[in-house]
Amino acid sequence: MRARGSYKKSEVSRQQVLEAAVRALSERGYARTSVSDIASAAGMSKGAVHYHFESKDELIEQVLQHCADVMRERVRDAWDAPGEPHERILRALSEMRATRKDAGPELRVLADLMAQGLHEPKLQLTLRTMFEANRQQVAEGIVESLPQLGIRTKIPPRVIPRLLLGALDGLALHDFFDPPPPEDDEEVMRALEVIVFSLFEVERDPSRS
Amino acid sequence: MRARGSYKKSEVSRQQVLEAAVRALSERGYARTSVSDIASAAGMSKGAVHYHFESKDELIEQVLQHCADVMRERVRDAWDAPGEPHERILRALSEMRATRKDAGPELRVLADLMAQGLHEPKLQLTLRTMFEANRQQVAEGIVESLPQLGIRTKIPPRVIPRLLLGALDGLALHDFFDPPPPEDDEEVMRALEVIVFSLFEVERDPSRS
Amino acid sequence: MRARGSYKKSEVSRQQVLEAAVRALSERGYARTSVSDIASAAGMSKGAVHYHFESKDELIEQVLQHCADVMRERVRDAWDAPGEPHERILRALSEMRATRKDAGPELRVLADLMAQGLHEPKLQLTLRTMFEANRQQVAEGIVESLPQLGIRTKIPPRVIPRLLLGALDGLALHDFFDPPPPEDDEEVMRALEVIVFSLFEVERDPSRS
Amino acid sequence: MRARGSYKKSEVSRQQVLEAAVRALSERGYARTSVSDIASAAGMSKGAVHYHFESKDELIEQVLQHCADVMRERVRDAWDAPGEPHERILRALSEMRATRKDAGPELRVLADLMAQGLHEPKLQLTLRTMFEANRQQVAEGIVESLPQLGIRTKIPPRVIPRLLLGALDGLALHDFFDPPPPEDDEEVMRALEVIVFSLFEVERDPSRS
DNA sequence: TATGAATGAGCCTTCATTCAT
DNA sequence: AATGAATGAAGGCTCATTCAT
Repeated sequence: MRARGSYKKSEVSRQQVLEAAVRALSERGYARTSVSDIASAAGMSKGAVHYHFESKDELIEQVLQHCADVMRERVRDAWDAPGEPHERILRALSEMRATRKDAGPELRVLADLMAQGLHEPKLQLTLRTMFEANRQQVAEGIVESLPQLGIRTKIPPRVIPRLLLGALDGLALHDFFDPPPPEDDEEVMRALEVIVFSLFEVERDPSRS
Repeated sequence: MRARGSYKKSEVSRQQVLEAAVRALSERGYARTSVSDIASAAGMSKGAVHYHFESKDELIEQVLQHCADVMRERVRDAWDAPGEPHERILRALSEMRATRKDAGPELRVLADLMAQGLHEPKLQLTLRTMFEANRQQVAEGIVESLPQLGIRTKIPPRVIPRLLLGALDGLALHDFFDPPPPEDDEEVMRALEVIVFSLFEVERDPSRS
Repeated sequence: MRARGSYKKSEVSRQQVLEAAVRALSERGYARTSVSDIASAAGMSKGAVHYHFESKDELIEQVLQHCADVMRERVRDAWDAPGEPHERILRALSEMRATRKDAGPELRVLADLMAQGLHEPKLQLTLRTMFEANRQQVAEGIVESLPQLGIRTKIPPRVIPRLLLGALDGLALHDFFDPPPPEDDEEVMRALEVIVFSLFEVERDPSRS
Repeated sequence: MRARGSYKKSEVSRQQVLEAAVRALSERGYARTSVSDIASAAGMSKGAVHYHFESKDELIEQVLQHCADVMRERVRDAWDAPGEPHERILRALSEMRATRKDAGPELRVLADLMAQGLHEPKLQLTLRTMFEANRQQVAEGIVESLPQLGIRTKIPPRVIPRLLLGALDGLALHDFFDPPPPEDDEEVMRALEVIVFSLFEVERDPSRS
């Protein structure tokens, strides 16, 4: 077994390339980002990039993977903060929306590569996996805890993640191109809350009565 | 007077190019579609394409415009069918979802060019305009008729279009990469209905009592 | 014989094209002037230009011819003004220099097409003819009248035109790229006068004594 | 320490491109010489040319620079040979004329790019610099040594370089398109000598009396 | 492990030319 | 006599990829 901390120097460079790629792609977009751009963003030569990644396509796929991972971690953080169920759900909601609004580099790259994925089966697989994982996260975060919180829903719980994530992503997309005035934005958030709770029916909980 | 349909020959060719571009772009995506591809999809020479459109960028923008128009018309049709208010809303909802599910060429191109728009201000403007027009459509279709139907909402009506379209687009995006099993799909539709009506409060209507 | 003034309309258009070509070429230069440029400078379609001139090369040659003609007329004017021999020579000298300094469109085109002529035999012929005609003009203007003016030269009179025109053209070329300060410019003119008269020996003319 | 001659490989290739460009341009002229032509004259791919020079324009400018340098060196050689002042001036004169008559590749390219310079400011700057340097050369070669040779001139010495170079260049231009018969050529040379010495006044030099 | 040099395919664009009308 | 439409051949340039070092 390799000694801890003794990652090959190569592994470090690899990460540098990936991060540089995210930067470059988030700025110029897939269609206008060349290996050269990525290389110089990473402070290396084109040759070096090709030493780490067999082809541009392979690099792109790993970038997608990387972004998906980063985003998942970010979202996990949004869920991990403690609190009352009611609060927690609202806060998670609001944080997930916020995550989408600030449009960090990874999110932009993700959006861009999704479009690529429309036409490239390889990316599709990665994307499907990512979506599944995201839903799974929401499921763990909310759905699985509903019963033990004494909450029942008017709709089958298993579709909640899809509904929630889909709606949030779509709203974020629209916001990007056509940002609402701040007061509308707040109304949308409030509406989301109304919606979410309209789906819930809190059982009379004897232990609380 | 010029006979109907006898637009200048050039205008016909222009449309052919636009339609060919939609076809080509929907198949291969912006990044992998060359002017050459479009030209041969249109059965013309590259030169001819450049005779009608000054540059690839200009062509792309007109394609975006074209797709936006086509989609708007399609959506309008979804709204135009007659019926009872209740029915009509449900049906519009379901048709809008369907429009997004069949992922026709225009929709794919739209999605692709949205990603381009992340990095190209010119497209952003067109996209913003498109989004506004779409919301306007929904506003006309639903929102403006709510009062006269004796319906009040728990949320400000003006945010309904953004909420509805955002959610539908987001769900469609997820569906594309990670299609739900049919039974989930139905549940999602049902959930949407629940949600929509949970936002409404039908006033006691004396004429019906 | 054709009635006066009834030139074919075509002939008028031809001239328009030629003049437009001079304008266009003088502004952008041979290498960057397209048939399109010329056509729109002439307010016509490309097709029309090709109706009048079989090919771009043919057009260019006729332009060269045209410019040569215009220049010859301009130079003739410089010679035609009357006066004392001594005056006349000085004035002609100064006018020829001025003609070259103002760098009118025709002159610029001429210079440009000379460079083309370095590589295109067809133009060379036209240019040779032009140069010969120019020398002939000078010969008529000065050389042939020397004896009757009682002037003898220290050099064979037949080389005077070549010497004079060559020097003037060369000076003009240098001036274009690297214009002298005005005081140097005057000195150059004065030097030219010194030179010219240093080549002359006025015979003692008994009829004037 | 790097062995002499072991410039980076890139530098060698760069020079090859420059020399190939001179060859190609001197044969076909600016307007008809493509990067492809230059590349194959250099035995490389188009890509390689663009690896060394960012654009055709940049390459052309460097070619101009290169030619100007080569010509200056050639002229310097003409000045450097030793001899009596009188001889030296005559010989320099004759060699400068000869340099212009053989119309080597560099000279042709220079002439061609001068025409380009009529319309391209960037080249103008380079050309101006070149002209200044050439005049400086003549100034050093002749003008500055006049006083110490006991020679005074009837015209301000500072305009001599401009006059001399201008005249030589102009004569060469005419000669190219309309070469004189050999006997006229000799007469022209003789005339130049007459002229030059007519501008000089040799002071009575006591050491020679 | 990484680089600099080079390649070659392909891209967008320009343009002289042709031709039906 | 003139035009608008279209073509096809380059042209300049970019870029993923390869390879010797």
